[in-house]
Amino acid sequence: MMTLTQMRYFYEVCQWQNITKAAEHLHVSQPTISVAMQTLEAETGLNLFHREGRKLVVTPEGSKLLGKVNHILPQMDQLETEIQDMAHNRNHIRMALPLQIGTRFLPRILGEFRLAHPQIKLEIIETGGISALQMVEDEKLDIALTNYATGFSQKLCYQKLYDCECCFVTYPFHPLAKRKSVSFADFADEELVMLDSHFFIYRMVHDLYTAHSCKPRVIHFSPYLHTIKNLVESGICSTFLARQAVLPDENLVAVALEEPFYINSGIVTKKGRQVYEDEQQLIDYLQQITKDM
Amino acid sequence: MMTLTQMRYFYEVCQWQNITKAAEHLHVSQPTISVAMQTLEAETGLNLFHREGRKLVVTPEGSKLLGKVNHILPQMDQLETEIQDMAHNRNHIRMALPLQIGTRFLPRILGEFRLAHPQIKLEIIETGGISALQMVEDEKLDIALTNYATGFSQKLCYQKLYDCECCFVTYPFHPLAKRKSVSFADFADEELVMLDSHFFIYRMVHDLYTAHSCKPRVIHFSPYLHTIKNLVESGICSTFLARQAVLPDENLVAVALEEPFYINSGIVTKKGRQVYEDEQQLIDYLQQITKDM
DNA sequence: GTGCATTACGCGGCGCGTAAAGATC
DNA sequence: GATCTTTACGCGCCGCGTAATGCAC
Repeated sequence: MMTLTQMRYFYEVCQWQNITKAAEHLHVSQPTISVAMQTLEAETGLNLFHREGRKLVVTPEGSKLLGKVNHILPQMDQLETEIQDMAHNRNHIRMALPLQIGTRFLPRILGEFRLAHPQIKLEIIETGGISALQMVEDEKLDIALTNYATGFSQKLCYQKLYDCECCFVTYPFHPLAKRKSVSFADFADEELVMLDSHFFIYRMVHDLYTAHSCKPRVIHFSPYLHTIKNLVESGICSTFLARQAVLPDENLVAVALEEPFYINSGIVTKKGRQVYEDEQQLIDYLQQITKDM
Repeated sequence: MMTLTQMRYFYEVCQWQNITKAAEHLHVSQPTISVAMQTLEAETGLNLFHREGRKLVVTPEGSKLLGKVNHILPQMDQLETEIQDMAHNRNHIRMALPLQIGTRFLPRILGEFRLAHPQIKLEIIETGGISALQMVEDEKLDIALTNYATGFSQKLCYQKLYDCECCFVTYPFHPLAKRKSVSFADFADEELVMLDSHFFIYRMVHDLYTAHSCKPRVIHFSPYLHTIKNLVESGICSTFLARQAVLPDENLVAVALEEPFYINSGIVTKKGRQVYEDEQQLIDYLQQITKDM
């Protein structure tokens, strides 16, 4: 079987009618070409060259072969560049954004980043962390910027961006609203509305209560952050959220926990998958803007 | 650089959407394909496959690449077969025939052999052994069927066919014509006409006389066998020729030498050159017909 | 458990470079 | 002797197979 290397070598030797020149041009040693051409002749069973003194002349059948090679090599080169292009310009990225702090990222990503990289088509899915991870694993998504528990799946790659402090969030006239911080005993019996089990925050809260051998009094689960906030603002109950999820202009109070807990937030990709250049740019951007947070 | 093997593997895997099947079809082990595809993905920087459970699905960019591969692979296959054809059907053979016994071979080659292999175009050059060898070395000829001295050139391949007995050849009414054999003393002083120094016979005769510390009395050198025979038939002088060179219907007498010497006759090709199938057929034919001689 | 894919590991071959020899002008 | 090619030889890498492990149904 004639290899591509043989073809390239053969091509150059034919061009120069000189092995030394060909070797220099190919950045390999002269004997390499010499033996390669001998091997090629042996393998094809053709007399490709005619040695006259120390001059190499291509035989008729040599140039016939050269013709074919001249046809195939450019196609191979084109293939290479097309592969490069495909790998470098995969300008459609499907990304999950965390519901809680998505509101902070979303304007910057859709504004600043999109302006800087107009060729990149961003498809953003807002969903709970658990399902986001599942979608990345199923390759329904390219990237998830989300909360995660390390080791959720062996098939994922976790790249931490920041820690999310989890707070007790309530309405301004709640007894605990004025407190600087609250202990577990303070809020243990509070009625709660919680993001449902597709979200990491519920897992953490659940685990926290379990550690204290009791259960949270959740009166409602919702997959909608807006619903959660609405219920809390209405003074019906409280909740737990990441500090960043509570915006300044909202009628909510985020109170620190005396035993604080954190959710890892970061970029999750599927292990083994190629990270395309455009994806990498997005990741770099996210890393940069989270530095300031 | 994407190799041809990678392309073939990739193609098969895409066809079957299954590594095991592809491996069987390619007659390699399963892990071979598995790692090859991983390497391919890493090298191209593309996600070619999407693993769903134990099923392999080609991604959109995978099938894009497959498209290119589907275009190149058939060309490569065609190239291979064309190389095969070129090597097997090089139906133009340039061959030198020995002047002295060419007359015996020529009718059979141009008759019998040409009939049996009508596709082979034979170009036959009649010339002296020395120049024939030189022409083979210079690749002006493909084959020389000729007399030779082994080791004439390092660049030639010698394949012995038979020995040529050299005889003292004279006219019927010459004093030595009736002898069964002649010694060196018998013919040492004879006047001779000789094939010139392009022919091996002269070399041998020259060496014979030198061994006896004398010189042959050559009154004329000629490159034409016809001239030699003509002069001898005219009763002007004698010569030395291979026994086969003297035909029965000629008015010549070939007398054996008491100290006989022989010239190797055989097939000479250039070392390192490919021997094409058609050439091999001719060689086989020559070997066969010389067995009977 | 069965079928498929992946990982681990050792072997062999091949392409390469260096160095030396050979050939041609 | 200068230039170019070929031969000799040793090394490192890569593709391969076997065997073991991992996963999914």
